[in-house]
Amino acid sequence: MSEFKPLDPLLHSQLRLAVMSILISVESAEFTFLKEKTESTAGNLSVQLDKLDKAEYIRITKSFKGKRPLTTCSVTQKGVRAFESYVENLKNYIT
Amino acid sequence: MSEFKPLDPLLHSQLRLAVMSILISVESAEFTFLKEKTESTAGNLSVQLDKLDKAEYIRITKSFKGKRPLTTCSVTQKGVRAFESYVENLKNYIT
DNA sequence: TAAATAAGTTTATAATATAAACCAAAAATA
DNA sequence: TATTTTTGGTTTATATTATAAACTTATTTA
Repeated sequence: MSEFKPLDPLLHSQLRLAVMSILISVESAEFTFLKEKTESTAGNLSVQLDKLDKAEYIRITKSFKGKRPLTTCSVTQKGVRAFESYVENLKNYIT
Repeated sequence: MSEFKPLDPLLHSQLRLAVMSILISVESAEFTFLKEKTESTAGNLSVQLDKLDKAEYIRITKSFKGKRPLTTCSVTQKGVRAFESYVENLKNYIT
């Protein structure tokens, strides 16, 4: 017991973890909302969202709100599973 | 509530977190023990222990076991406090 | 119409984690 | 006893990352 299983490096990152944490409890969230909630810069957020998207942990939809661009994110099943397993592994480190 | 407080980068690292996790429950541990438990390379472990030492999260004592060098590590109060606060902060990300 | 704001993306940089290479001494072996 | 291997690490090089700065394009606002 108490084995130190590897921590998914995609989730073991402050900003990406915060994003996933939000998305898991929210169905979907806009870029600007995530930016405010996580207090990140747009650039950093953009990069990290891309990584989560490429890993298929989240889905990114681009559309328009009125005339302005709108980036909407939601977590995928794969993302949920990865998050849950990350949390399980992490517990062995912190308890 | 559920604020994303910054995660101490010194602890938000797989290997250093594993080391701290062990040291917190063990009074003191030898280099080789930590190496086996964490399944890390000696080089990586050496570097990470140094960082924890420089931050005064752990104390490193060098001596000899018989004729062989012996590196012994133990956590400091500062380390314990940092770990506890890291865990508290982290909880907001994962629950 | 010029300046400011919104909503991002791209790129540059600095920090990090990690393993490879190295070292010194001791122990095993030929 | 010479030499090879093992032990117990440290130092250095590299590749990856996280992050912010700079940039872009369109839209308001003054």
